[in-house]
Amino acid sequence: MKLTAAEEVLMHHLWESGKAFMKDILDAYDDPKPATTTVATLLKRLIDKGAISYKEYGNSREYYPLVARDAYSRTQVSGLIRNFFNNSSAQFASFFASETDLSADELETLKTIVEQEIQKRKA
Amino acid sequence: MKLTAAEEVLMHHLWESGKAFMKDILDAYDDPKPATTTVATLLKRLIDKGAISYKEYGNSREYYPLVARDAYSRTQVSGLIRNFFNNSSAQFASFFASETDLSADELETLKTIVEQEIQKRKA
DNA sequence: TTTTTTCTTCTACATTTGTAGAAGAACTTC
DNA sequence: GAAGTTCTTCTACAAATGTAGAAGAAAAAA
Repeated sequence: MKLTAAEEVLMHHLWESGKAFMKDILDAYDDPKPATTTVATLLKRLIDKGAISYKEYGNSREYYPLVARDAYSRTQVSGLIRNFFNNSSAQFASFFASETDLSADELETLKTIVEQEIQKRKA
Repeated sequence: MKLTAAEEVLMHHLWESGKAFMKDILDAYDDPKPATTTVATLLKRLIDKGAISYKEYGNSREYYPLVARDAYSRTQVSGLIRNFFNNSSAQFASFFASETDLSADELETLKTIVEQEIQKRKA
């Protein structure tokens, strides 16, 4: 499931609202908003890719994601790790921790999360 | 500096070797190797984008990256965080720690790294 | 029920991306 | 130095991507 940049933007709107009609989707875009037909094309392509589906209500449709944001995020992260970190999560983690702009507080939070994960693994 | 998939593959070869002639680059590809002209096109596009440069030796060129792998990796990670984690490194870190497949050992290593980073921030 | 608004489907088209042939220049090897 | 090898530049083209007009159907508003 590879989505293009424009498709991802649209997916973000759908993930935000959970489900939405054309009107809602257009509203979600910043100005300058794309043409309705542009969004319609993207929606159709996303349906073809199996990323979204819809329920029909009269002449219009309520669209909703088939692919969860979390699941898709995971594939993105995995792809990054595969491509840039020799497929090693550990290598990535190391890079991330040292290169990112986390504050001391955020690092403390991260440390706590890591500790919890360690506990989980032991459990 | 946005590179396409095919361009990234080529960049990985260049990052690996540091610098390389056409021949070396072709060698680095798995079979089925692309045509020489395909690689030539990609090299030209990468030059146009400012991602690589070259030194001329006779009729051929020794290509080398202008963009470091680390720097580029950073932009990729930042992009991911911006797109999927509400621009919050902390949110991303949390997701990563809980969703990734790090082993207990790797998590311990990560914890150490995080602790070191905390120290750095304090220093 | 006429008009207006909203959507969808079709069609279209410029760009970008992936791939590579043709042709010629330069280098290497007999 | 004739032939083969290696590269580069030009040109080309299909597929993917981003964007949207035209036209018609259905729903909403007047």
